[in-house]
Amino acid sequence: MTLAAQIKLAAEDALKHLFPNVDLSTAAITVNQTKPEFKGDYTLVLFPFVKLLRQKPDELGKIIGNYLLEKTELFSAFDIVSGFLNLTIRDTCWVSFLLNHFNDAHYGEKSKHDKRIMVEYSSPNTNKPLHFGHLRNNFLGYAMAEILKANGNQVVKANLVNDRGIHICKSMIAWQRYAQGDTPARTGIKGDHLVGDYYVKFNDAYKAEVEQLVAEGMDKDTAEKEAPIMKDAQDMLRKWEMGDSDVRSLWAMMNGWVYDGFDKTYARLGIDFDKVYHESETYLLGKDIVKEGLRKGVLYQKEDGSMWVDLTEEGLDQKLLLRGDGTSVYMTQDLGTAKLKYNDYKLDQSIYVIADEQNYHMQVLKLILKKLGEPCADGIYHLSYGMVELPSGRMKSREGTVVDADDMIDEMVGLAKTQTEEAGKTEGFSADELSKLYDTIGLGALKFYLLRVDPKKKMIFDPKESIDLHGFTATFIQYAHARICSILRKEGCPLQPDSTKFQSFSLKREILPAEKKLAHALEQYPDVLEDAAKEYNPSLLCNYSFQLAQLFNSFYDEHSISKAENEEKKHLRLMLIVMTAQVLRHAMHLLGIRLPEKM
RNA sequence: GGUCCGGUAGCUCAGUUGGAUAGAGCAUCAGCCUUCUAAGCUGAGGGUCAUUGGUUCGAAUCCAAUCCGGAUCACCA
Repeated sequence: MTLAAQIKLAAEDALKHLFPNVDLSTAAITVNQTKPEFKGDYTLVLFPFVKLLRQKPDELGKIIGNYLLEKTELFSAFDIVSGFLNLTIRDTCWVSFLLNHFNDAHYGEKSKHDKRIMVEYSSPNTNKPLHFGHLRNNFLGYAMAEILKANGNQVVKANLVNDRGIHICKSMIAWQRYAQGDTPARTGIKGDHLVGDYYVKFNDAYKAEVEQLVAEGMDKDTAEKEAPIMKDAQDMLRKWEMGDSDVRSLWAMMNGWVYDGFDKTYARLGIDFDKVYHESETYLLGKDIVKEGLRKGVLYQKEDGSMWVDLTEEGLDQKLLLRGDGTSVYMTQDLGTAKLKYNDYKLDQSIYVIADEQNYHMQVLKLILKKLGEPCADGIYHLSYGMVELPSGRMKSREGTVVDADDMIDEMVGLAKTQTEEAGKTEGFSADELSKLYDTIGLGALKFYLLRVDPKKKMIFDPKESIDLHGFTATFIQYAHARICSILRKEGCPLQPDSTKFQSFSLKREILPAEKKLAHALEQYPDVLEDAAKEYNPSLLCNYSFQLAQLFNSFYDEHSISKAENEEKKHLRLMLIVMTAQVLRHAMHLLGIRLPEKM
């Protein structure tokens, strides 16, 4: 249990004993961290009790403070400042905390339990390579899955690949028409990029055909429907659905190229999955659920045979679920897939990492499943995140304004290289070590940049301004870690020492403010990790880790570890920095960010 | 028009069951390397927390209204 939680309990106990006749259940007990300008470590707010107990804040504080000092082992002093009871934690508490946890590689984690959670993320289309916006999705999903795991859940990382549909046929048609048999192997172009190039080519050709038809006197709407290349694509989609073997083998070949490309990108990013679903295998699902809903009378049918759900009572609209000809729409297959996932893994919760443009869709999805009485409905949670935009607006692959993910990675790794070289920090590294280091720094910076803000906020990225490696960045945290490792190397202290390493430690002198601040921050990590899961927000780990690194840097500047005043101080500080490095590594690991031992 | 999300320093953002004088980073300015890695540290300036009202001991935080920005409301995916 964290100190804050212990203090809360102690305060509750104190109030119960001191005022047995007063019901204080309505008055919330708030324990905060004491502001730095006041003496103390934790603060109990007295105002809520003042009225109920008809006591002056100062007197009440004195009574509670004295009780806590006497009855618990937690505090060494207290101080009352205008309605706030500031409590000072006993130095020995900090020391026993450090002794208990300094080498615990799983510090902050919760013990395993049975809750099964699926996190679906990435979910790319197989007609183009990943862009910068997809990176936010991938990093968020991966981090969220890892955070939930660390909180004891059984987690399935899932990827639902959008591998069929008209957009896929567009790339295929353009390739047939223009590629003259080019392949990734022959051109040396990464498979997803090659296919993406033909998707762009389709749109160029389509645009030209529409213009030509308009020039010949056709109106624009008709021209957009009549353009031969578009008709070809639609024709191809029909053939695909009928299982035409030529179309299917072209489709399999081109998707194969894309998967090769994606695999490389995923490997580079350190992104992985436990289960991959393909829409080509799930797009027919959901029809049964809809028909069943009609039988139950939850849905209704129009004269043309189409099936609908009426959500006007919920403040939403009517939604089509099955066309008159019996074919499904997007929502239909999502209903089916939700049920499929649930049945595959007996999920307690199913998290969808999807951009906020689909908020409405996800709201409707959950609502329909609920109306249909499907048990998977309650567990559905949409982890909605804001889109990444350029200063000029949204990225559009058709207009070629996208920032490509592979390019972005290369750029960041390149930036890491130049900055390392400029700082003259390449000595003592082999070429292999250097290239690994640049990956660590470049990818770390990229991940941190996309994870450090609240997911639901949209972000604007200006490609002209490179991502910073100073300040609130992964680099800052990596640097603090490398500094700690450097000290430990010189001291002959392992990164994860044996638990007996500081067995003989006993505290004789007062803990100094900078030392206490670090211990204080370390003590709060379990709460932060729990909050990140509860709020589905990895950025909390970014904020916390940055603060911890900042505290370490100040500490490092103020006190020497190697040349500490005496052995006692040296041991105390070694414990502090060993644990700081440990917690930083743990938090960053959950985000997929590596921390180097040298940089 | 309906629903949802956002508006905090010049810029990017923290601020989570309502708590003390609203905090970081970047940028600007002034200091700090003979001493464990200066990718760092210390300090300064910079605020009508979109606006107005309400709730109360106390509001950036809760409520109401208004303004601004965005998303969405397809027999598209």
